[in-house]
Amino acid sequence: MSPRTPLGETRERVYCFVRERLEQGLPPTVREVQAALGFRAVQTAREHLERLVGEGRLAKQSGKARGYYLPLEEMAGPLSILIPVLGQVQAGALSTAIEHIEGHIPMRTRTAEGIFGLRIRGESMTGVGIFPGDIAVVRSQPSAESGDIVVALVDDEATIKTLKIRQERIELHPENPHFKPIVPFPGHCSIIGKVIEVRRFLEGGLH
Amino acid sequence: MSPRTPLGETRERVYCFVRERLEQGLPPTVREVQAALGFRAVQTAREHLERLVGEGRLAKQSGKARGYYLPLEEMAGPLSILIPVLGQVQAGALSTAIEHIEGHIPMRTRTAEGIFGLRIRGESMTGVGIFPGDIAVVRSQPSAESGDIVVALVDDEATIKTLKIRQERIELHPENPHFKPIVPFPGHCSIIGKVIEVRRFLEGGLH
DNA sequence: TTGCAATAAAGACATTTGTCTGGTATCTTT
DNA sequence: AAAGATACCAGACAAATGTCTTTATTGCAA
Repeated sequence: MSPRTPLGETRERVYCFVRERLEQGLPPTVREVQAALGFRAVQTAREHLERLVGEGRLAKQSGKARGYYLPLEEMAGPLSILIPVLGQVQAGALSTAIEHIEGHIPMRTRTAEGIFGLRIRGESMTGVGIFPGDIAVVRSQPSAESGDIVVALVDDEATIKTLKIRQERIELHPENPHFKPIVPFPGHCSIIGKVIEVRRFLEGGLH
Repeated sequence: MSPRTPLGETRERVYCFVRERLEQGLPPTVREVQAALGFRAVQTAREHLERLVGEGRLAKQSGKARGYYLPLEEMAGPLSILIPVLGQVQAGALSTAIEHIEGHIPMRTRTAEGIFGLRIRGESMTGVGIFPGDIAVVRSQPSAESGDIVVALVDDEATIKTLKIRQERIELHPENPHFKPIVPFPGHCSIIGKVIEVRRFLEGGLH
């Protein structure tokens, strides 16, 4: 048997090792702790880990693989998640556009359900500060209010315009005097969603 | 048997789920993917994961529990973290402005070191699509190149302008014909940082 | 001394989890 | 129609991993 190390010195090393691994993204297994600290028994590593849990310095998900984590970070929870950014969107429903994912951007939301990014093409909305290359963050919804900036599918082509609801029809207004409003026939236009945010990357790309 | 989902739609959801879990620090097990996506067979989840590995979108540590991770150098650490958004910034260094944090927004970066958001006031940059209420994402740096959009401190007042470097002096140009360029005396102006991204929330606030 | 707590070890067991084999249904291609 | 590809399911096996039991050594305190 190895001589006992005085104080909580070994436990401190165990704690530091777990912390490092957690910061790297992959929590260690008990046996990885054992190997890293040079124990000849799994149980030795386990005892240190359990004691750290008892002291409140670590937390654990009992029984699960790699179940040790930092208790403080639990409070944070899922703060933001990645939503996909679609590039080319045209011809057909959006469901087919999922193949053309450019990348992902983080959003401050609990669920990515129905939220996606859309790369802007064309200059029809420069009047409200939406430029080519910008990314519009869109929440899927089948209708919107007059004045909302929406993504609409007109004759199998996705476009971003300001929605105006008149009697008996809707209009899609560009925000650029060089472009003309679109007055689609009923049935030839469907609202995909509403633009809730615009992002512009002045340096680098999505990442 | 459940009806088959067309296209790579399901696989895309698998990918997003794994990414989310990786950001939270604990990679999912195959069975957790199965449960999250609602598969009735483990193998279904596994096939999607293995295909994502084959496509190079994921990587794996074969045989190990929770062995899926993101390829490239992205794998280590969180993918996006929250950066503070400062509201009123004037009179004095930015270090004192930390007390006026409006909120936090997620950024696709490894370290929040020196990155912060700044609420835009005034219309001096509307020409390049930066409007009042927008949030400029700023990376702190003491200098910048001509043409960069920078945050500068002129006479104890923070302002966002386009930087022009002439011989022997610098100029801060607004992007709005109604405003005049600022030609500060040397020493009365310091570059705080560079604007690397602009965000506009069309609905709700920061959250 | 005796007793007790802490550290460590060895082996075994139980659960979790990755992996495999085979099968069904739908769609596309030949 | 036949063949292939894709998506999915069912069940089982094996490796990885968490957990338990028992034992040994050392230091400290009553």
